[in-house]
Amino acid sequence: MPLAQTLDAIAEPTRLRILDAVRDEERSVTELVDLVGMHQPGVSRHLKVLRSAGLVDVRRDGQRRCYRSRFAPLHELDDWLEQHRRAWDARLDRLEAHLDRKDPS
Amino acid sequence: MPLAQTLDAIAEPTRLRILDAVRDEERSVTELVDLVGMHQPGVSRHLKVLRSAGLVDVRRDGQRRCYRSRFAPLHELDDWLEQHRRAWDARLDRLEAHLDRKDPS
DNA sequence: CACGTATATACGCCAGATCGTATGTTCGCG
DNA sequence: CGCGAACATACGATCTGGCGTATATACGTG
Repeated sequence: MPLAQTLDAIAEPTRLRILDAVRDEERSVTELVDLVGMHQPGVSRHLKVLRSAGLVDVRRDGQRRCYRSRFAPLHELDDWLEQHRRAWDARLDRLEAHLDRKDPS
Repeated sequence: MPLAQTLDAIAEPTRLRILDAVRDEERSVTELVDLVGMHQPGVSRHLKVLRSAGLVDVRRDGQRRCYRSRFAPLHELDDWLEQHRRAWDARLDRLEAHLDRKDPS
């Protein structure tokens, strides 16, 4: 699951809402339709994108499909974020060192 | 800077490359043009989107504009990720408790 | 098997995003 | 002031993505 695919999937507002909705508990397609206020085929298409990105899992329950979030792709996003966090911290450290040099307290 | 705007900005592959390029050091537009292999106006447009999302900062240096990344919007993304991480951890804990109940070691 | 329910797929449409080209605008320099 | 360099903006063409409607598929129930 490349990072680009993950970002593309969650950048769509409705998909982000769906992903948040299945974060804590699994939901059927019909429940998600009610939640996001869109027509069923649209929700199914968004779910397909989320599934392709590995962001959700499906479980068959009779004629319903219960969706639930997966964390694996978000872990790569977390790694990417970590690199930026580090870069930012390093910049703060350099700034601090610079200030210490000019005004050693 | 709403989360949606941040995601929309970094979901575009070229913008993600640009943001990574200005993560550790500042870069002029011309440098970025060489890096991403696109025509200058395109890079400027992407930079405008990143700037609107607060993901980059500009510094004038003569006739050049030096861009550098900012972390603030990514912090909100980090918060969002944290919620999903928590939900996932909670699920693991419940699974563990369930296994312990069936097979107490 | 017939029928309703739940979900997925096919299709056409349209708004928005991206790109390249052309054109401003600002700055440094002679 | 005139000219080139660096960058931004305007514009038109093209393509993609999301939407709704219509239809197919799978399942449960009688």
